[in-house]
Amino acid sequence: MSRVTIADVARTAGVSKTAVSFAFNYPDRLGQATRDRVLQVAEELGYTPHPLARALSLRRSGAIGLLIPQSLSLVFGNPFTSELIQGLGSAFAEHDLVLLLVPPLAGSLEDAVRQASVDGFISLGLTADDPALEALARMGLPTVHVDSEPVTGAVVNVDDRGGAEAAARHLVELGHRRLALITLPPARSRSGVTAVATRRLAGYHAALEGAGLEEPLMLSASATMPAGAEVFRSLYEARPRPTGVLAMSDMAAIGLMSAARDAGWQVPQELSIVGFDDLPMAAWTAPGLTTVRQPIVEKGRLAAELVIHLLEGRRVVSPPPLPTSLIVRGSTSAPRR
Amino acid sequence: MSRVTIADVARTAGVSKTAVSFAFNYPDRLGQATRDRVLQVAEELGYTPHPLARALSLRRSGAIGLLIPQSLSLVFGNPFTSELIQGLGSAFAEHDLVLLLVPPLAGSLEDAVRQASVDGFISLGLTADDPALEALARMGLPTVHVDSEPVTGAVVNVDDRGGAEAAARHLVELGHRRLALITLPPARSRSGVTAVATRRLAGYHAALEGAGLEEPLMLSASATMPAGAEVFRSLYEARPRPTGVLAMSDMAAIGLMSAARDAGWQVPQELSIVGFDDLPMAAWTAPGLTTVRQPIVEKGRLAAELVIHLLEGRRVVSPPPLPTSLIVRGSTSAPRR
DNA sequence: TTGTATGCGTTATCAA
DNA sequence: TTGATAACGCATACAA
Repeated sequence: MSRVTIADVARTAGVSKTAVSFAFNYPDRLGQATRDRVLQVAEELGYTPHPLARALSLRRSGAIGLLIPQSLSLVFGNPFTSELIQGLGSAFAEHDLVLLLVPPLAGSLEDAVRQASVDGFISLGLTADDPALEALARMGLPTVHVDSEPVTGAVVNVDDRGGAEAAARHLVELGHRRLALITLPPARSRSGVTAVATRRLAGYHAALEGAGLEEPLMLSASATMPAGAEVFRSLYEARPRPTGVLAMSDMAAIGLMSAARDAGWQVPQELSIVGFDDLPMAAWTAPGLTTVRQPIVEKGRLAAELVIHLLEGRRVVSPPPLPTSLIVRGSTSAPRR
Repeated sequence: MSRVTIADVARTAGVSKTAVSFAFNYPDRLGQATRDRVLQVAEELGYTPHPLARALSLRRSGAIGLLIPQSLSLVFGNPFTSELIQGLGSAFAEHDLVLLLVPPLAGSLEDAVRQASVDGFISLGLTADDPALEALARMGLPTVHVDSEPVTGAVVNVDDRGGAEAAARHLVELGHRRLALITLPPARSRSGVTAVATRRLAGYHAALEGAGLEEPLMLSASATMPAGAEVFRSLYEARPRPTGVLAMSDMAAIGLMSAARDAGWQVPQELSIVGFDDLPMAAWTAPGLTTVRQPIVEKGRLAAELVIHLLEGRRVVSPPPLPTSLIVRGSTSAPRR
């Protein structure tokens, strides 16, 4: 155990606790002799300042909490999360900050928020009515919301609507008339549909209505390959069969593509598929996945920079949505007639 | 700010701090009336117990540190990390534990260890001479080492050697005579070659020597696709050209495969490639990647369970290495003659 | 059932 | 240059 405390060192070295503290934090403010003696004793006793006590006294822990709406198992099944963390990490590293992953505690994200010893929070995909927001406000800590609605405070988003619209227009222009949409399910049971899903849906619909298409088949799948594969069944049974699918995540799109090919369907000839995210692996599937690129790493980096600004006491305004763009690969083509 | 403290609530409610504390932590030990009043006042004032102060007093923070040998940007570029976290997360969720990602602070993992307010550590890929081990020992916290050498304490490993040997034997049996090995570079600058790399190398060599093959071409690449692609150049210039490659990571293998195909090489006809890990995406490349499967999620889960056991004061012995197995896919075949 | 007093291990203010 | 001592905010023996 970390039993040896600053008092032990002070007593053994025959100095006050202040002197020991200075020896570690302000070496210059101590005489050469006493400093050396203190450090010597500390070394011998194997003393290490207690991080928690230090944090309480300094009123900062050096950690930022990443609020994760679901279980780690689920969320880290989507490479999106890794990409985001890469962005966060690049900014945090420059400020000696460390990242605390905070998933719901026994199903409650509010409880998790209250437990977390951090200097600030970055939330992910919260809706405006999420009870975690109330808990966050109570904590009174700098907070940045990613993929959320314009709640009070700093929000970082991408142009979900524009990206979705471009994706839908792409299929329309290829000649597809009967489409299916794979939406994202609500991330947290109590809350309704995600802000991100709402915006993308609006984008899809704008393009479809503009082209006078019939109502698309509405499906739902979380951002995992199994969920995407699962959706294939509904697609298989649908009459008339959609010739194109717009998915709100690359993972679901890839899972679906896999299931379709396993069932003997030709992609894209019999089924065109468009994803969302442009994860690195989207370029690696066979065929490559046509998808909407969003700058995930940049989004993470931006969110991290904002929370750091807040930490430094600066005022922060929510930046405009980051741009999205359609990346056309092999998974889309004109429908076979 | 979280300005309102337990004392404020106590004063406003006209009770002692103890009563307030009880109202939150031991509601039963308080009279109905006072409890309600305290909670009422707490609500009105927007009181939330300070997690840090609480942790200091309870002597536990509810967080476990994951010691990451390199930057988050680098480590999360490898899906291996996501898989591991999925395993850790499934165990931690059951114990209301939260995960702190601890990369080196200004290049020093030791400093990062000293700063981390956690109840225990899980380390990743540390060598026996890593200075972080000393810092860890000083902290006196429960610690489990993953992918390490049998240092003192609990260690979780997989059968690296057996897996590597199976991979090499596979190529030998296909008729390859001239091979290249892509090893993992040392994760931390000061330390030598990783324990994992050493064990896998031993496995490769055992199979090659058993077959009387000449010395393989030795290359090195971190577990990223760009690093793997980079390695292709050396391969391209080598004379005689290797017909098969054994990589210590799927990511490097896939990066290499990509570069080779971009250069017009046929995989596997002109170059057979074997990876290591069996990441989900290994099944998604074209052709599929032959690789050594290791149970990453289980490894994470096991490490988490061990550190939880230590936390609970139980004695723990290092489990035997988890099994590995060769998964043959399309990226290997007999060499073209 | 409720309150007093002390401990948790630091840092920091203010004197000396 | 060094040392008492008071925060930091909460939990908890022990007492009432």
